[in-house]
Amino acid sequence: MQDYASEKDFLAAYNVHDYEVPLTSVDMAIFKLREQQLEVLLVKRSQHPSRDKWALPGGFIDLKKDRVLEDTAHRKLVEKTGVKSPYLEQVATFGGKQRDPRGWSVTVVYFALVAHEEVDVDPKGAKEETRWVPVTEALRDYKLAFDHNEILRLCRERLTSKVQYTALPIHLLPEEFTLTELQKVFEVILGNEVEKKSFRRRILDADILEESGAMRTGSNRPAKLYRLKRGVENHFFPRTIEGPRS
Amino acid sequence: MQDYASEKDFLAAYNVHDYEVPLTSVDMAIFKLREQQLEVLLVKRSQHPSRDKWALPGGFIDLKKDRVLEDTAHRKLVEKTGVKSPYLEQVATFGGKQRDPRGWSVTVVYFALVAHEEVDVDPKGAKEETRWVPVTEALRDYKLAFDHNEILRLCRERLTSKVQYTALPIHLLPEEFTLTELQKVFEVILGNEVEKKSFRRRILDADILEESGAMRTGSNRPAKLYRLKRGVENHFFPRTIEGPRS
DNA sequence: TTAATAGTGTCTCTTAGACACTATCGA
DNA sequence: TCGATAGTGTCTAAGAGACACTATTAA
Repeated sequence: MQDYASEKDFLAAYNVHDYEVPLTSVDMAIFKLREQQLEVLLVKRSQHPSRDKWALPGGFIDLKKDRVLEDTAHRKLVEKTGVKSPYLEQVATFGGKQRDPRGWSVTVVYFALVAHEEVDVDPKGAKEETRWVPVTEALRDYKLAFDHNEILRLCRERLTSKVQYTALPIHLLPEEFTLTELQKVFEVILGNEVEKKSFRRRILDADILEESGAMRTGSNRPAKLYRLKRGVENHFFPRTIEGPRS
Repeated sequence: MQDYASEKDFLAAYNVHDYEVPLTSVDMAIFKLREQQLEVLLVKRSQHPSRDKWALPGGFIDLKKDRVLEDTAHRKLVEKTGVKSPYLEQVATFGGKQRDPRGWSVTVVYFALVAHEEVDVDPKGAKEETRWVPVTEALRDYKLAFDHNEILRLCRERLTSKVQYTALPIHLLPEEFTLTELQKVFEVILGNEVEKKSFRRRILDADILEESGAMRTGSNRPAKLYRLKRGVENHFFPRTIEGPRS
C-alpha cells in the first residue's frame, strides 16, 4: 500500500472498486398478526438469482438516498406495506462465501412489527408479487431463496424470546387495544396460555399504558381501551413470563 | 435490468463492480480484565483515513480466506491477541454515508471476551501499535477513529446488560477459577457489589460449573476451583441480578 | 490464637402462577 | 335472569437480597 502524505491525497486516489468487496444488502422479516396467527411477508423474486423463489423482502443500499442502514430497511418496509412508523429492530448480520451465487455477500437483517389494520394491501412500491404467510408454514413448507429459512428462523426466535421479557407485542396491535387482546397476542407468539391476573399485573404495574378513555363494547361487559404511553418505546421486565407450571 | 434466460447466463454476466457498493468491514471490541478493571484493545491506525488515531481493531473481509463473517472476526482476534478460542459474539452492524470519509460504509461489530492470562503480548500478526486501555478511560479520554466511540459504548452496554442475566463473565477468566474471583468480575462489570450468598446460589444452582478438584490456596481457607462444564456455552437466568436494595 | 477469606443457614422481599371470586354488559 | 367476557383478591412458589453465622487455612 502506498504511503500518502495526507488524508486528502489518500482519499483523492481512493476507489472502492480497486478492492474485492462483498455484496451488501438489507433483508427483513415483517411480522403481523391476523386471525390469531403470526404472519410474515414474502416476496416472489422477479430477478435472478433464485428467480421465482419466495424470499424475505430486501434489497440493496441506495448510496444516494439512504443516510444510514436503517433508512434502507425503512424504505423497503414502506415500499412493501405502506406502514410509516413500524417497530423496526436490527437482528443480526449474515455474511459468507456460499450464501449467494454471485459471490461473497453480507446481509443486514431487520425485523419489523406492524399492525394488520395499518398494512396497505397494495402499496405504491409493489412491483413484485407478495404474500402474507403464517410463520410456521413459511418455515415448514417453503424453500426460501438463499439462506432465508435460517434468517427467518432466527427472527422468529428473537421475537419469541423478547416477548418473554419485554412488551414488544404491543406493536402488532393498532393504537388502541384491550388488555385481553394484548394477552392473546402474547399467547399466540409464546405458543402457550398466559394467566390473566399475572398478565394484567405485569403490564399494568410496568406503567407503560394509559387508558384511552374509550371502551370496546360487545355483547358482554365492555373492556377498557389502552394505548402505549407517549415516549415509551419498549419496556424490559425484571423477570420472564414463565408460562403454566403444570 | 436485462432479463436473462437462465440463472447461469445471469451469473456469467454479473460483476459486483457494475454497481455502487458500500465498503464493508468488521470491527471488534476485545475485552479483558486486568487488576479489577475492564480493558479494551485499541490499535493505532497506520494508514489513512484517520492515520495515527486510535481505533478498535478491525479490517476487511478476505474474500479468499474467510468463509463466513465470523471467520473475519476470529482472524483479526488471533492476529491481535493470539487467543484461539475466545467468546465471540456479534453485537450489531453500523452503516451510513458519513461514518467513513471514503464513502458509504458498513461495519459488522463483534465483541470478544478473553482471559488476561491467555493473551499473547506480542502476537505474530502485530504490525500496528496496540494498547490495552480501561474501557471507561477509552470512552472518556480518547477520540477514536470513525464512530468507534459510539461502537465501543454499545459493546460495553451490551456486555453490562448481558452480565445481569447470563454467566458471560466466565469467559474473562482462565479455565479454572474460584467463585469469589468470578463474583469480583461480575462486580467490576456491573459497577456495584453483589451479595455473596445470592451470587453463589445463583451460579451453583444453574448447574453450569464443575469442581476441578484442585484448590486455590493462600494465607487463609483454600477455595474450590471450578471450571465451566463441558458443552455449556452460556447460561440464561430467569431473573436479573438486582444489586443492593439500599 | 488470630487474621483473612471460604462457605452456609435462614429470614425477608418481590414478582409470577393459580384459581376462585365479583362486575357489567346485551339479549 | 343468563351467557359471556372484564376485571379483582389473595394464596402459594421461586428465586433474589440481607446478614449473621460457621469453617479452614497460614502465620
